[in-house]
Amino acid sequence: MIVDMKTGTKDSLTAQMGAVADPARRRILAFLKEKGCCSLGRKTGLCACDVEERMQLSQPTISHHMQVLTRAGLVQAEKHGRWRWYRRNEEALRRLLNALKDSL
Amino acid sequence: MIVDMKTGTKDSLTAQMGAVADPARRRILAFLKEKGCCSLGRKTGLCACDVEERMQLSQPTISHHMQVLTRAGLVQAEKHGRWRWYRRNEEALRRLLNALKDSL
DNA sequence: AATATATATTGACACACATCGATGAATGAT
DNA sequence: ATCATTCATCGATGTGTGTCAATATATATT
Repeated sequence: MIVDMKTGTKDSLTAQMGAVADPARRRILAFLKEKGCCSLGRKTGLCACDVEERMQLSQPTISHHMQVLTRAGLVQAEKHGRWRWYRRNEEALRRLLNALKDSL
Repeated sequence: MIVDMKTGTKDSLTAQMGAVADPARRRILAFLKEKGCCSLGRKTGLCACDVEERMQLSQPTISHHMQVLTRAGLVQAEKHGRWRWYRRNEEALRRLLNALKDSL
């Protein structure tokens, strides 16, 4: 739900909670833990096509989920050629857990 | 999102995350931490009217939020006369944090 | 230049959800 | 019995969201 009436944005905790509340996005975060599976040869992280391969969801849906996770700051994205390399933002995930520990 | 196609229910982690993702319900959980504020004289917890007094939301909306929190198992409810006494389920909240620590 | 690949964007749709006013149900007080 | 209070339920409404097909964009390959 919208918190800041001026900008129409949610506070960051709500955005992150909303991102993580979706089971598809939790699965994506779990896939991003795997090592050595990235099409780009990176040790960590995945490309969108790697994620799509693991989820039975269409490419636009994956793109949407990655955008939600990225905007929430829970994953970081880097463009490399035609691929986009996504990796977990471990510190943001830690901070989210701590914020939740305080907030709950 | 619906996980069990047969029953149309969410898994419990998703239900609890969804419950907690809403800022109004996080505020309610915070109010339930206060001590000695219950109209029933209980040391802990609040009645629905106590919650309504603290939130600028209509009574039906409060009732709805309490139902979501109760169904998710994060708060427990007891009927006493015409009041309903709500209190935090601390163990469920702890378990949620642990589940999240594992899942994220 | 033409083609193939990876991803984003757009438009649409169904559905979930937060919210409210009105009403009902249960209980206590007069 | 009547009335007031506490809460739930119903119906409606607007808004958000997950999903997809179609299309666009960017980049690499030939």
